[in-house]
Amino acid sequence: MLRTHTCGDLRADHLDQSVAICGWVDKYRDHGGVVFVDLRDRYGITQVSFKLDNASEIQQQAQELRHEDVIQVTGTVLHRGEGNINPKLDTGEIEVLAKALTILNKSRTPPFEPNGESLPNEELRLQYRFIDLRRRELQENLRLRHQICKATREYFNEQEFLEIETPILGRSTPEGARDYLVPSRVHEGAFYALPQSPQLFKQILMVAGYDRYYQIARCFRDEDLRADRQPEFSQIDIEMAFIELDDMLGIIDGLVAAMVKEVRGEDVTLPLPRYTHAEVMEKYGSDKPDLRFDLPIVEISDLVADSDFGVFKNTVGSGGHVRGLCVKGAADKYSRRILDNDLKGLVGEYGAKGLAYFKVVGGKLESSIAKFFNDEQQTAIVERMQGEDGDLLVYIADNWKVSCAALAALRNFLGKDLELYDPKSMQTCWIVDFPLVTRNEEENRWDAEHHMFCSIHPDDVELMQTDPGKVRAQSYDLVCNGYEAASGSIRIHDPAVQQQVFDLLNIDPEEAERRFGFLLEALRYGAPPHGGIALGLDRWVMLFAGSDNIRDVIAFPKTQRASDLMLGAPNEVDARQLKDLHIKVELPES
RNA sequence: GGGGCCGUAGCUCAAUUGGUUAGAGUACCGGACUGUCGAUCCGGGGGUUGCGGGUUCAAGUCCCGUCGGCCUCGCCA
Repeated sequence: MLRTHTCGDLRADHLDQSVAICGWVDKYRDHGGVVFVDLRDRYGITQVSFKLDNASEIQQQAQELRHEDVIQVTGTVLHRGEGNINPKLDTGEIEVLAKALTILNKSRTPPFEPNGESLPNEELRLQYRFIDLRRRELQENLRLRHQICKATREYFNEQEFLEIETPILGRSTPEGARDYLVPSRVHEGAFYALPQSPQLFKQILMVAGYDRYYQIARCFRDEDLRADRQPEFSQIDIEMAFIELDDMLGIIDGLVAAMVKEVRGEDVTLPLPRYTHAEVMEKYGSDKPDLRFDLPIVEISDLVADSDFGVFKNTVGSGGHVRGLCVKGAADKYSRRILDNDLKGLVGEYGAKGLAYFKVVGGKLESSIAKFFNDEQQTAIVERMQGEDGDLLVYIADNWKVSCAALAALRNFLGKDLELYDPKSMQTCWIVDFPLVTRNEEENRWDAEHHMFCSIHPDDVELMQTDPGKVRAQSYDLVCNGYEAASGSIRIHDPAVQQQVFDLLNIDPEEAERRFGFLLEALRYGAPPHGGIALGLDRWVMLFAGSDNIRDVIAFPKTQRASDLMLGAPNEVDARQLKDLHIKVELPES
């Protein structure tokens, strides 16, 4: 071993011991006769001192040290003496007086310092990811990620789950997200697809009798990226047989509690709260509400249907909704310019044509449009909103979908901007009773809300024939701080029911057989009742880390355009390789 | 596919709204210094303002295109 201790180990009880430590030169302070080096590894920072009167040769060597050099130091642990203790370091009470110095590897001048005052731009950080990953924050995040994986494995292992791997090279099923394709050399002109999730395999494992399965699975989706979305990501994938919805939720409640206990040492109150889809859409406009703050949506359509304000009146008249938020004490928080430009622009991104707003003054409304509402209407609105003087009332008048999307976005903005919650807190809940299908008006058909293997709520079987849009699915999402943190369902295990759903989705038996024949075939050979769920690992690490960017919790993430700046991927390949694969590249003319 | 923000020294930023030789901090190089911990002090080198056009007497600044990064709508069963 090149070292006896790490840079985070040494304390006052190691005094006078002879030690060897290794690490990167984080900082150096050359005083001529004495040189101080802050030596860093992932465990911490320890100060090393090199003195002229102690060993002139290594003191001179030490003067040559620069940022990010990798060195080994042997020496003696000394107390720094009163007045020289550095309270900012865990090891701040001691230092290592160097007796020997080995430069294990001289570093080029780094493009940035991992613990510098300001963070360089993301492009540079991704290009030099090996330096960025030396930053304390990223090292903490990856440790957190490990802890969560560890807690997950321990939790499932204790309960007789089997960790089973499923293939990365699979079959393309042109459903949902775009697939990443991998050409086959042996099968000319044919392609594998990388899995969007192990969904079909895990259901087949249930048919095969492995009734408790889990896997930390890598998934791939060739869609556009977001701050919380990468083209390849990891999910904690679970499937169980002989269970019902409540069992599944209970198991995952336990997992969440185990993760929180492992990471934060806190106890979570179980069961986690459950809300129905209809409930949260009405109250928060979103199926993934941020429950760290309240700020509910309130509908006033009935109160303004007869008002003189055309926008409200016409919206209600044509079946739309007038809904809004009462922002406590915020009447003077936002200028007219911000309301009319920034906030209107924000809701505009979600299709809202405008944003109406009032201040509550003396129990009445005040704004440029207040004159369109009579005293009675104004009083009724203030009362419905539970408004008090100094509150800001904001409204969206639009169809249900737009009003939900716009108000949800507005609510999230206000929650963050007005600091309505503790950013470190976590509020987790279940959303249940999703609709089985949603209407796709453009294509004039029903689309699966979750996926087409999702079973039907037992109370709604009759509705399949009469009113499919009202049928609830046995599906469930776990939502944390406004993120979809897990999603799953009880599956269909009866081929006849599966056909019923295919019929509704307008997928004829032949097409179904062609696309999912292997699953349908499996269901015919003794499929047990089963269900499952998948938790987005990256998002959970993000949530625990308090970060709002998924790149901060992935060791080697990709950019917004899905490239790896360190590797230079994706890249063009040799003509030879393409020839082997019978692939001809034809670029669009520019 | 659409919208928005950004790109100036190795890095983080500035440049009085189009006007002299593009500055500062830090990093880097040289020197001084035996108790610092954002060390300090003295000196030095470092720029095709992402790239390509255009407007203008004059462009880091304005216009068009392009490349790259970030955010976002659509998309993500």
